[in-house]
Amino acid sequence: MEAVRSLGYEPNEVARSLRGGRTNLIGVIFPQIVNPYFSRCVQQIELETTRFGASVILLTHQEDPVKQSRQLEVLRRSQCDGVILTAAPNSDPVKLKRELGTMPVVALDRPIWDDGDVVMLQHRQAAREATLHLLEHGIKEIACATTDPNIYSFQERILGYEEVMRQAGQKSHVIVAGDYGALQDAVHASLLEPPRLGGLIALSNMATVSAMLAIREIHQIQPPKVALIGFDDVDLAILVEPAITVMVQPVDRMARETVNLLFRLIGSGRDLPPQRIMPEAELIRRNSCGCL
Amino acid sequence: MEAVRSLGYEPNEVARSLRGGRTNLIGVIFPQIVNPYFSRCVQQIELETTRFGASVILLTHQEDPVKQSRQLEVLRRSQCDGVILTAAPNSDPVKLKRELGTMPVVALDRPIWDDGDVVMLQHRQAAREATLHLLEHGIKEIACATTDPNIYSFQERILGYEEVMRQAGQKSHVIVAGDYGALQDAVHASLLEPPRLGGLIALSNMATVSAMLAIREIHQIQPPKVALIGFDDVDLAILVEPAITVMVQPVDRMARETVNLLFRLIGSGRDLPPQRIMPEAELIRRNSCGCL
DNA sequence: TTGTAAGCGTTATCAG
DNA sequence: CTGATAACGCTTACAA
Repeated sequence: MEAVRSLGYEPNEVARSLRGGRTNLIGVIFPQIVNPYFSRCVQQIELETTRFGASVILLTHQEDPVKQSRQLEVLRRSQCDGVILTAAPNSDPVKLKRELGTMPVVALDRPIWDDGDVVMLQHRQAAREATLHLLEHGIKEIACATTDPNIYSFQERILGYEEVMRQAGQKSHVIVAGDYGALQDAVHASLLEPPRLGGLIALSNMATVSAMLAIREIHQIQPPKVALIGFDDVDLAILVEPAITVMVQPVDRMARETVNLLFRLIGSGRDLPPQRIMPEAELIRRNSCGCL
Repeated sequence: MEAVRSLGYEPNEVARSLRGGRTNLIGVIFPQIVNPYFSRCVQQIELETTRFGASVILLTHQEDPVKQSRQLEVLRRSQCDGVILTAAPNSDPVKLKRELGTMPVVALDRPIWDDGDVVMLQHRQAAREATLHLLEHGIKEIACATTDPNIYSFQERILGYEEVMRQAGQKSHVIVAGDYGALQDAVHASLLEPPRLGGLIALSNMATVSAMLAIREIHQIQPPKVALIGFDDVDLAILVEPAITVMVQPVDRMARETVNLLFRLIGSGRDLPPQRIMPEAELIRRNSCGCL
C-alpha cells in the first residue's frame, strides 16, 4: 500500500473488466434529454448509479428505432452490465430482446415487452383523472392534444381520456401534430372550429406549451376561457398566467427505483420475477383548469 | 465473415481497449443536467460524439469539487480517451491538472487553467451589452442578480456589468443569493428598497426565473415596470408576459465545437497549441426590456 | 504468507 | 498470405 501511494499506482478498470467480466457501466438509452422530463430522469439515474459504484453511458435515439439498434450494439460490444431503456416507438420487441443479448434491462416510461421489468406512470389512469377533473368543472367539450401518437405513453393517455369521455356520453376529439409548432397550429384551428371547446388536456410537457400558446392566441379573439390541464410539471407552469394545472409524475422516485431494480437484476443472475412499478400521477390544481 | 455472421460473433470492446489503449469513451463532467442550458450541451455533445464512434460517460458534480475529484478518478481508472469538463467552483487548477493525468481535456463554459483549451461565451462582453442596452433605454438604476458568485461565468458577468455601470457613472448593485427561492426573496427586497430600481439583469436562466417571479409580485404593489434582461434563453421566456429579453449563447455550436476540439487533441498526441473558442452572446429583444 | 502462472479477447508482429 | 505467439493489466487459483 505504501508502494501504491508512492508510485501513484491506479488500477486499470479496463483490464479489471476484461478479467472480471463486469464493467461497472450501465447503458442509458433515452429518446432525448432536452425535454425536462428526461433530463430529470437522467440526473437521478446518474446520482443513483454512482451509489452502486458504476457509471452511466448516455445515448439518445431521438425516437428512431434504427438509431436505437445501433446503440444497443454499442452497449453489447462494450459489455455493459445493464441497460435502462425508454424505447423508440415501433420497436420490435423480439428484435429488442435479441439485441439486448445477455444484458439485463429495465424499461422506463414505456414498456418493452409484456412481461419485462418496467417502471412507468399509470398513464391511462392519469389521463382519466385529468379528464374527469374537467368534467367535474362542468366542462363538456374537451379535447386532448399530443405530439407523437406512436409513443406508448401518449397512446395510453389517449385511451384513458377517450374512456372517460365515452362514459360521460361526450365525443372525443384528439388533436395530433408532429411537432411543437404544428401542434400549436392544430390546437389553434380546433379552438376556432365547432364544437366550441371548453377544455383541453395536453398529454406531455411539450404539448402543454403548444396548447398554452394556442389558447393565448385565441383568447385575444374569443374571450371565454378554455380550461387546460397539462402533463409533466415544468418550471413555466407556475410562471404563466394562468398558472397551469398539471398531472405530475414522481419522476425522481421513478428514476431511482429504475436504477435499484436494474442493479438487483445485475446482482441476482436475472432469475427474479419481472417487476412492474407503476406509480400514480398527482393532480396539481392551479388556475388553468378553473380551480382557483 | 460468414462464420462471423453464422456464429453471431461480436468483438469485445473491453479486450480491444485493453489491447489498443483506446476506449472510445469520453468523460463528460457537468455541474448538473436539469438546467436546460446544460441539458442542451449534453445533448449536442452526445450527438457529436457518436460521429467519432465514441460514447459518453456522463457525470455530474453538483458544483462540488470533492465530488468532481472522485469523478476524475473514475475516468482515469476507466482509461477514458478524453474529458469535457465544466469545473466546479474553487477547483484547484494544479490539482485538476494532476487528476486529469494523461487525459486530454476541453473546458466548457468555465476555464480550468489559464492556457488550457476552452470553449465558452464571452461572458463579460455579454453582460456589458445587456447593461448598455438598459442604459440606452434611459434606465439608470440597474441591479444584477445571480445565484452562486463563486462560479466563473457569473463572476465575469458581474465584472462586465460593473464596468459599464462605472463608465456610466452609476452605482452597481449586485443581488446574490444561494438558491432559486432565496434569490427571488432577495430581488423582491431590493425592489422595495431605495434606490428605486428601473432595471434588472439576471445572470443565468435560474436567476431569470427568480427575477421574473419577484418582479411580478412587486408589480402588484408598485405599478411602474422594472425592465428585465435574462441570460440563457429558455422556453418560458416567450411564454410569460411580458416576453423576456435575453442574452443567448450559441449553445449547440459551442457544444459541438467542444467535442471536435477534444477529438483533435485525442488524435494529435496533444501537442497542439491551446485553443480558446469564445463566441459572443446575442441579444434577443423582446418585451421585458421595454423594446416592444 | 508470498510468489507464480494462467487466462480474459484482442491485435500486432513475426515465421513459415 | 496464412497461422502461431506475445502482450495489454488484472484476478484467481494454486504452489512453495
